[in-house]
Amino acid sequence: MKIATFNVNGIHSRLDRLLEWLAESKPDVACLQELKSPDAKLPLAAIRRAGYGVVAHGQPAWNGVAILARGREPIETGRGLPGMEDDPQSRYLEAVVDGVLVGCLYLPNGNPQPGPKFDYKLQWFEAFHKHAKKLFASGLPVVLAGDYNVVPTDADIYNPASWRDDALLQPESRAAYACLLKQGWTDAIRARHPERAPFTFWTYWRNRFPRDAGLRIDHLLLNAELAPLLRDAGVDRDVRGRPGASDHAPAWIELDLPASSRQ
Amino acid sequence: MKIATFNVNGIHSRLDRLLEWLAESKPDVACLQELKSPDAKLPLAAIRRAGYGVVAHGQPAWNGVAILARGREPIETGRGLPGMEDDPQSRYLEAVVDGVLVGCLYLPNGNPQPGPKFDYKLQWFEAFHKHAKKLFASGLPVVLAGDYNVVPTDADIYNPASWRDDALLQPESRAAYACLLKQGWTDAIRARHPERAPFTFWTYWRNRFPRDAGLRIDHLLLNAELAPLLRDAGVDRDVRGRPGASDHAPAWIELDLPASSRQ
DNA sequence: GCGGTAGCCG
DNA sequence: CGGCTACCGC
Repeated sequence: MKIATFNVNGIHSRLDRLLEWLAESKPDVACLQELKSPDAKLPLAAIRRAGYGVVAHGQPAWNGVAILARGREPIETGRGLPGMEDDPQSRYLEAVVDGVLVGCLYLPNGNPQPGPKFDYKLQWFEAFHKHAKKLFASGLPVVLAGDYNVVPTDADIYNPASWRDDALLQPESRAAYACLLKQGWTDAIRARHPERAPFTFWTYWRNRFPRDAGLRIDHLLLNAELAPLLRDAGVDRDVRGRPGASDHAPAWIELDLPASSRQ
Repeated sequence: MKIATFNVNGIHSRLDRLLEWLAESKPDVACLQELKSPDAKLPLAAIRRAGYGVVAHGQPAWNGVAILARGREPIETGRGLPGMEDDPQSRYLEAVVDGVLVGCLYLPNGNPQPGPKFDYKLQWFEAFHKHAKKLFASGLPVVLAGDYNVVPTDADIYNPASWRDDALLQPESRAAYACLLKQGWTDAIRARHPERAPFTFWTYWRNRFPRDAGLRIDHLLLNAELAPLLRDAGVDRDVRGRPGASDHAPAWIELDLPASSRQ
């Protein structure tokens, strides 16, 4: 079973690239972030035509997450983060696909730092931490996939110095991520690439991608039920280099679970 | 010698399509309207690289006209309409190319009607009328090419009823255009297609172009020196049907004058 | 730099 | 519908 996460940066202007990637990469589950579209305008028909069932949690202009399942209808189990019921931002969606519980998240960026946006990031992280703990202990196979907006260590960025004051590298952000791992979660990309984990995000600024001046901020965390089943993990780096690409590349894992049988 | 007029509807978002059309159609002179760009941002280098000399009269956001000459530098003879010296809108540019005087115009649309915008249209038309009269009598070979924002007759639109209240079809607009022709000018497209003159503009609204629900508002007028040299005239209709097209198609004439020898 | 929004214009 | 101007966000 292949599970991917992809911050599309606008589902409408990225639709062709997304469908192209789905056809090539054929993930059984795809977690999408930054749809930047209200629910009513989501191109669900095109996604279904590509062979994917879909649940989505949109919002006009910003944020927005979705879970796609190849030849399956994802069974929604949560919309919005427990404990943040009055959060107006669409950043969390949860569904079960073939017995695997999939959490799809778009964690707040938190810039500028310090300030209310950074406070919101840490508050969101805290609520997520609580929910993750519950999921970890659930006994279900769980993957938490998405854009965490955290560069876990200095090894996960081309040049920590130039991003020193950014919310993505702050000690508080890194501590919150480390705290999550301490619950027992396995950072799948790091586990498969302990030496040099591939980046997942490169800003649109000139030469950042050709120079591989990237960051690793999109993560797939596996609980104790799934971690032993991790067979492979990677980043579809070439997707980032195409014309009209998102600023993120898809990250994915392969689990030793049968892929969905239909389609 | 081939002379064309093309309302590009934004030179920046249309640059690739424009260069493509120049390479195919190879006009010796191209009059462009609706550049929608300040002078400082005009992509002159790309136009020159395509083998065209250029004079331009830009304006941020709206209007803007240019004259391009293949393998030649157009010699500018006028910028703005005589008698409208304090007009802040860039709608008229004049240049000599290979001995032919070329006036490039973007006549005001005039909607909504009645109102100050329609008054401005008629006022602009009047100043243009005076200038045209002078040019007609000059003894020089003259062509006045551009977007006149006038549908001369009911034969020049797919359905006059649905545009009845539009400034493009008002009796005052049509009278002003007819008055121009009465000076002696030849409407080149109509002269070559007396039975059914091709449309030059189709709104972006769904199905207007596929249904050929168009209007003829882009015209090339020839004075007595040039009219006898008219060999052919037409509209590059296919250009309108391409992805990312302007809402106008280029209109062109062929004159029995030697094409520019260079390039 | 490139997503999204709004309002203005045609 | 799709240019432009702006602004916001990452």
